[in-house]
Amino acid sequence: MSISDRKIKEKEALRDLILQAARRLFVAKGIEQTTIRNIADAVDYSVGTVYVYFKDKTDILHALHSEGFTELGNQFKVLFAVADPMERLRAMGRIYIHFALENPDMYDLMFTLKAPMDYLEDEKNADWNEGKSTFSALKTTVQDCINAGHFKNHQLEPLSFMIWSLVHGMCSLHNSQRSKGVHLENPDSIVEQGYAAFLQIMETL
Amino acid sequence: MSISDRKIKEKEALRDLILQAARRLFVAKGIEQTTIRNIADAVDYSVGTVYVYFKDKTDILHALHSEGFTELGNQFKVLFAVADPMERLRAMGRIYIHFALENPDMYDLMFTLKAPMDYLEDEKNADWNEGKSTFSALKTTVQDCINAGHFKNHQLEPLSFMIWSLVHGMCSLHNSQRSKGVHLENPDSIVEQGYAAFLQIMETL
DNA sequence: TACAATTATTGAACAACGTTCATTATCTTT
DNA sequence: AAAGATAATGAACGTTGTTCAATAATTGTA
Repeated sequence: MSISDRKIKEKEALRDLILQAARRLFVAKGIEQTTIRNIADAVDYSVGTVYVYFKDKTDILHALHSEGFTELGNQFKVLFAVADPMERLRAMGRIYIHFALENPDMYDLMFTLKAPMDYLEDEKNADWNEGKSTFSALKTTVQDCINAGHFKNHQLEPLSFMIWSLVHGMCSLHNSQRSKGVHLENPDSIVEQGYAAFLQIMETL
Repeated sequence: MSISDRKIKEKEALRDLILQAARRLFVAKGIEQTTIRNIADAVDYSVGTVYVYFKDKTDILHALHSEGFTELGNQFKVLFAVADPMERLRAMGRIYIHFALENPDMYDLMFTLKAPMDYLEDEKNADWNEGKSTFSALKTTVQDCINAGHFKNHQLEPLSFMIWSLVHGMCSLHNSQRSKGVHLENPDSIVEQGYAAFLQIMETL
């Protein structure tokens, strides 16, 4: 079966080639400004070929969205080395923020844009497993903090959602240019300062 | 000058007619699915007429974005009657969340979508005054809380941004369908529960 | 009132978009 | 070498935002 195996590899390779070209274009000129024809040109294939490997544009968007979660998950792996649960929680936020600010288009795909969710609704895969398992990772860490005596009188689920929302909210406002009006005395970015304010509060809980 | 006055009124009336038709369509079938032709049809004018009153689609989007801020500002007016600054801050959050969840398209326009910001960049008006003054209202309330002895050892600007981010983050995740994976024991919406968790923390500061 | 000047409205036309699919080219098997 | 299967193509379709010469309606002037 080595021939048909090779064919499968080649198909996957071309699919990935298209995907990475799409990603480069998204980063370079924005998701809305990137067309299927652009992507096809970038890989020197025709428009039709793109549609052989992806059913439509939301398919591409969803595939990149998933890739983003894989990368974020990889960055989270260093957290296994952090023994203290509170420090692990703090570091998790730092990694999340860093990822969001360094990869604003990916972040948009993962947590804001409708397209990847539309793709899920069409398929009967249904569930947003990427998001769920990322949220689970947060919850596990928060639970570890609770077990270590922190966050007394707080419930795991609402508290975890609150923390996620806080960090997401800062990144979202920043990436959508909504934090420009926030005035700074400090040269640090407003997101860093906001996160510092949050950490200061967390100390006391 | 009563004739030219009337003409001006009529022009403004038609502009507003177009705007409200656009808004109805946005709410009914989504912003992306609404075309200029749809809007023109809804008001029984031609496509060309829409372009007499608005330079392009981002102009319409920006105008509705501003309208949203006016409405949110109106809802905030009841806060003047709340004497206790902490209770005023809590109520402000409740109103913000209620507005975001009841008007998800407007909220998107105001705090997420790129189009209204693109419009600002093209014009030399430049500044996002709507957002700035809304953030100022928050800061004023937070400052009142500080003056009343709360939030010791916190800086006004980062703390206010943190609070805004938290509330925005919850609304954003909810409206973009990202909070579906969050499991609930409580029948209240996850946004309500997350906000409750935040209020519980704020009590202690 | 009649006619010119100004202002408002129109919709066909354009370029670019996502998407489809009959046709063509390329490989695989016999 | 021919037949069969798979992959790649790009012209064509329907829609989109946008423009602008042509037309209609209104206002000002005599």
